[in-house]
Amino acid sequence: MRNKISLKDIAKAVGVSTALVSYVLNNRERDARVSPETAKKIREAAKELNYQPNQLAKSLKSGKSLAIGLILADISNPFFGHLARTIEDESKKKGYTVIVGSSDENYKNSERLMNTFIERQIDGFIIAPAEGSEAQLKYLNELNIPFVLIDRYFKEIESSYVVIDNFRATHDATAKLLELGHQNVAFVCYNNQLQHTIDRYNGYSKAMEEAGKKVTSKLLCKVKFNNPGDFHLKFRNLMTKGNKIDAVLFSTNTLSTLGLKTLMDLGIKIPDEVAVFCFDESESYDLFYCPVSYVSQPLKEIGQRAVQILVEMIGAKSGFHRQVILNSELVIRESCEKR
Amino acid sequence: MRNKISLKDIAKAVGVSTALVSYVLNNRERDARVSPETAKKIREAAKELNYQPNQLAKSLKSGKSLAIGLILADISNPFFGHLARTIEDESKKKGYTVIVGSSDENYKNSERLMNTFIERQIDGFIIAPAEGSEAQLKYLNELNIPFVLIDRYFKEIESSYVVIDNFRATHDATAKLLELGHQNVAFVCYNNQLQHTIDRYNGYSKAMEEAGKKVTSKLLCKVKFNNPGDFHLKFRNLMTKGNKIDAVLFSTNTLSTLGLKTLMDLGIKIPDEVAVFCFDESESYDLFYCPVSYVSQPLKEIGQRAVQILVEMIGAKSGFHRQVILNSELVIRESCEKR
DNA sequence: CTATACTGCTTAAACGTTTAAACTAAGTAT
DNA sequence: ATACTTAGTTTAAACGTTTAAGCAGTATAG
Repeated sequence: MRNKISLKDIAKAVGVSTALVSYVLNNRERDARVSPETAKKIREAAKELNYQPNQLAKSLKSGKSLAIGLILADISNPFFGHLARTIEDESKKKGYTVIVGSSDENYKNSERLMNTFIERQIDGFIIAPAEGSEAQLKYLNELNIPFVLIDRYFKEIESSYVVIDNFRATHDATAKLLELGHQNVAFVCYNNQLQHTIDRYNGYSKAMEEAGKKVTSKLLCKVKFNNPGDFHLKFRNLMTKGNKIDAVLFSTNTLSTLGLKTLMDLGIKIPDEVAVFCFDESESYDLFYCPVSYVSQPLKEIGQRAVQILVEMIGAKSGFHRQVILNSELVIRESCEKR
Repeated sequence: MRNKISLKDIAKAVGVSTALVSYVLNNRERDARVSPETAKKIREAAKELNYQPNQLAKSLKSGKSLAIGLILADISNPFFGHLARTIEDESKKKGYTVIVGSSDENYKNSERLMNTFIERQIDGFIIAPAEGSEAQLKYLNELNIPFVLIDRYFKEIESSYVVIDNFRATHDATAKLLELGHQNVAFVCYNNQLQHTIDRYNGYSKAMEEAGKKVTSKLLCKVKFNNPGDFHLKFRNLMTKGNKIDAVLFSTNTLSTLGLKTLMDLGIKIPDEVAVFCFDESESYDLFYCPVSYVSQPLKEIGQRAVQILVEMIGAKSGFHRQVILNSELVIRESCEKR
């Protein structure tokens, strides 16, 4: 059986009240005018007995848990893994512990996670929301639980968020492909209604328009989420049905990896037969035969800003929201060259 | 400000004591012989007020937090990301919440994490331990805090663990390479003292011995952890100094990816010039020009078994340990062919 | 030598739960 | 009429903390 040592045990060992022990171990001995000898004895006993404070009891008393709930869309996706790490690092600096959960892009899961975390009295959330989470977020707002969205946000939900300028990201990537002389630039995205999906599509579409190009269905590939079968079917169709596509822009990291793999399987040479622009960095690209161009998100900054904002919100008397839109960067390499 | 509803608020609203509310909301109304009407009123008020129980207070009372601390060696490594996901899933089934932390292969970090988690009264740990964590694990044993090691274990520490048969994994992979006719099979590993590193080396070495081959320094590449510079230096040396190496076995997933990339950069053709056997599955392999052979670990089973054992240990009156050694599988593809 | 201040400590209530025990009012058995 | 049972509820203590308030005893000031 676990041998939990409480203030009471120390108090008994030293022969004082628990109050004194508490003051000393919180370094508030001056407030309580504890004599140096007593303080010393208390500290020694605490060390001797391997005392570890019960954070639960502290939180219960203070109403603050010093914990942040992080709800990722998918913990097994390295994009979110890296994000989680920056968030943990920054939280640690601010004295917060992070409790991580993964919704696996399912809003039911995320609802369950939220409730679990609320029951555990987390002080606030950082959330990469799944599609359909709007109601839950409104609920958080009703309960006045501070949260910061990352990677994705909802136009109709009042909230803090830290995202990149998705419109600009795909706009610039598309413009780059066009500038390099590619004629038929295709766009591959998910067919969901998440704002970042829409923004990314709009960026592509605007850049095409600016270049005087029409976006036809022959250039678009909208695939179902979490459904490689659907992807393969539609993307193969796109690439093999004589659409004369000479460049492809993938709008997420999962689509990028799937796409590169399919192109390789189809024996389509990059960049000789088709140019490719990907979204997000990935270690996988290192093993691809051709150096891959991609939109690079400032992961570290996203994590840091999200934590900073959340901590501010937690500390604030009255509610406020802060929206941060960061810039991404185009990493241009061989895969988008015109041959 | 957050508007937390407690049993007291419900009690006041309905006009009963908190005790009744507690009984009803825990579905123990029969024990307390609560009248159906009162029960109904209480439930309605609870719903009305958006009551969410305070798990902290419950835990304080019960001494059980129903939380598991998961300490990963590196959360941004997809291998651990996938493992985390299976552990979360299985824990959820058992009614436990998982608190994740990443030690980043640094035992100082893992010590800090452990203390944070202990303070939060987690009921037990699942740990992929960093090198040098022995003292901490002994400490956990002293405190009688149950824990299960995964992926790695220490011979000199009494503990539960779930690992694969690392000796057999590299032994069989090496034997396969030799069986295919490769003559000079090189082995790439980290130069740490973790048991799985040693086991994997021994497996390789034994298979070589069985084939009547000597393991010379010309076949070995032991590199520093978290140090790509050291890797590149030593691995390039190995491959380019006329050592006649015709097959390489990488002993971890990070080494595998680094290795494939380096071979590609060096323009060494796989499998024509050198055969390759990797460790662990990786999405990166999908983008490699040649289908990669690898040792496949049963991630899902590792996670499930670890949780099952931990939950048993938590529930047990007296301490016990359970060791599980699972088998891995060889996935044989083109990269290890003899040309 | 009385009032006041300081030193070093203890007391007790509170945070949100749980739960054994006690209590009241009514019903039933003898 | 008395004792016992049962139903429906409350009381109060406890979990491990924090912290305002209180209480001796000694020291200092006027």
